[in-house]
Amino acid sequence: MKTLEKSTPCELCMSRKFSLFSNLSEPHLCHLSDHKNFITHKKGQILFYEGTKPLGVFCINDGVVKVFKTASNGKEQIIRLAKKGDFLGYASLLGEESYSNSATIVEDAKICFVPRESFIKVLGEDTEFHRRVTKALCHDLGIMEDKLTDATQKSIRERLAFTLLKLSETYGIDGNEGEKINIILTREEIAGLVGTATETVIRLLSEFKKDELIDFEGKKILVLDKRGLARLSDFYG
Amino acid sequence: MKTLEKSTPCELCMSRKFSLFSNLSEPHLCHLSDHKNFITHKKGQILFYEGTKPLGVFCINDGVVKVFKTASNGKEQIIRLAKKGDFLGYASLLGEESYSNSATIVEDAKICFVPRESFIKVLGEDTEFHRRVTKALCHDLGIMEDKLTDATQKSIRERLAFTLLKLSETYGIDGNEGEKINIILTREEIAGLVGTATETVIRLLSEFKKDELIDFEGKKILVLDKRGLARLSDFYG
DNA sequence: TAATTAATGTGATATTTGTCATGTTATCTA
DNA sequence: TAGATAACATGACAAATATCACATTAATTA
Repeated sequence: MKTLEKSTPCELCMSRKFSLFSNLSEPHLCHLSDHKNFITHKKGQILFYEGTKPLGVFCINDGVVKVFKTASNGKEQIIRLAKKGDFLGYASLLGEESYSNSATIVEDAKICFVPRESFIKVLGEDTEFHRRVTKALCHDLGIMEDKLTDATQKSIRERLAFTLLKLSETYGIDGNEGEKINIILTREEIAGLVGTATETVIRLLSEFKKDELIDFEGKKILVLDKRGLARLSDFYG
Repeated sequence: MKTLEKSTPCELCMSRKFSLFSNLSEPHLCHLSDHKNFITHKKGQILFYEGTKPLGVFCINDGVVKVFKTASNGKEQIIRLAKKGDFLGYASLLGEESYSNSATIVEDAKICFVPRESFIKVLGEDTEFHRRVTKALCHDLGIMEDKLTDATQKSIRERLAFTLLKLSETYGIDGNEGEKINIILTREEIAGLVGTATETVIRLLSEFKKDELIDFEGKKILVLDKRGLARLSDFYG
């Protein structure tokens, strides 16, 4: 048994509000609460590996998790960063396949694990929930199409600028000078997000800083000029 | 009303056997048959445009359809080629969003259109069918992750070699000298599939031909050396 | 069939980006 | 706190690929 801790019951979980579990019935919530497993994870820990069999779904209560594929050249392509309220591993579970990707903790996380049986049970009994899951999958598919198109048709500079904008959208907090991307990512991880080499990210970030589009505050990035980044990130502003 | 033609009822449709509709009950099949719309499409015609609202799903009885996104530089990124038995437009429909991509006919096609209401009705009444649709979506998601990773981490040469292998897997017919990819794609379309410039495809194809990996027969490509292409398509053979 | 348009092919060139080598700084850990 | 390791940084360089311009061939249409 791993880290035992007082785990919030699903009925009272705040992060549930933003999740696919948001509209579940009382009995279903209780069922999940009774069967889930609450675990605290430290940065760097591994949630699951590509190629292994999913035994349930993960529901992030707090923290950040990176979902990535390891390419044949050894580099990590980050598929997405998952945060509070996000689900992990449900696509592989419902696709009845092995994990198509791996997941590791980027920021200390509290994660609930809902075993396969409970998840499937709720899915089968609550049609509305199944519909929402399907809808989420469809949405994710659209996002992946966008990412693929960007990957093949845009330059690294454009993609990096776009990535910074997206990060500031999700993790940005206002400061006196620009918006701070309140998450620590290594240059290598940013490279994995963009799909490029680490050195290229380092060089482009310095360039962006020189052009006063961004600045650094410790290990975090300040977005100074969103409009400028937006202009850089696309052919059309 | 468009091209009226004798349309096979779903119960007797052969291409249904390979499709998501394969295991539907008799009444549901009849319901679909009664409400579907059978249309013959010529090469070049448009099925739907990105940004418009889906009114139902398309089910391909015969032919080939390309599903693509138009990037901001005007180039087409082909998401997938859909063939007999494949569904189109269900992700946007179920995601309750506008079409995330466009679709046009690559090879003369016979396509059934199932209106939204009928599809949703069957989905709601047949849980098993809903499960299969979900499973298909999850599978597609995994494929998109692979494509994204390939797009960012592999060279154009590798991706083109891989694309040819995939095409021969799907559209290949055995001949006396190698396998013929029995579908006509322009170099521009192959470029859209790979995610590169047309000229690059032309040059690389000539190179592949010079290296006796492929040959041309009219507008079609013969795959002479699968093993060679496989070696080219990945760092590991 | 002529005229037009689309598709294919080729050359020249510039640029972006990856790779390798190496150094510096920060962070972790024994 | 010293030593080890990871992260960041920079230069030099090669290679892959996009772009532009233009020529040729094939396909379509008037």
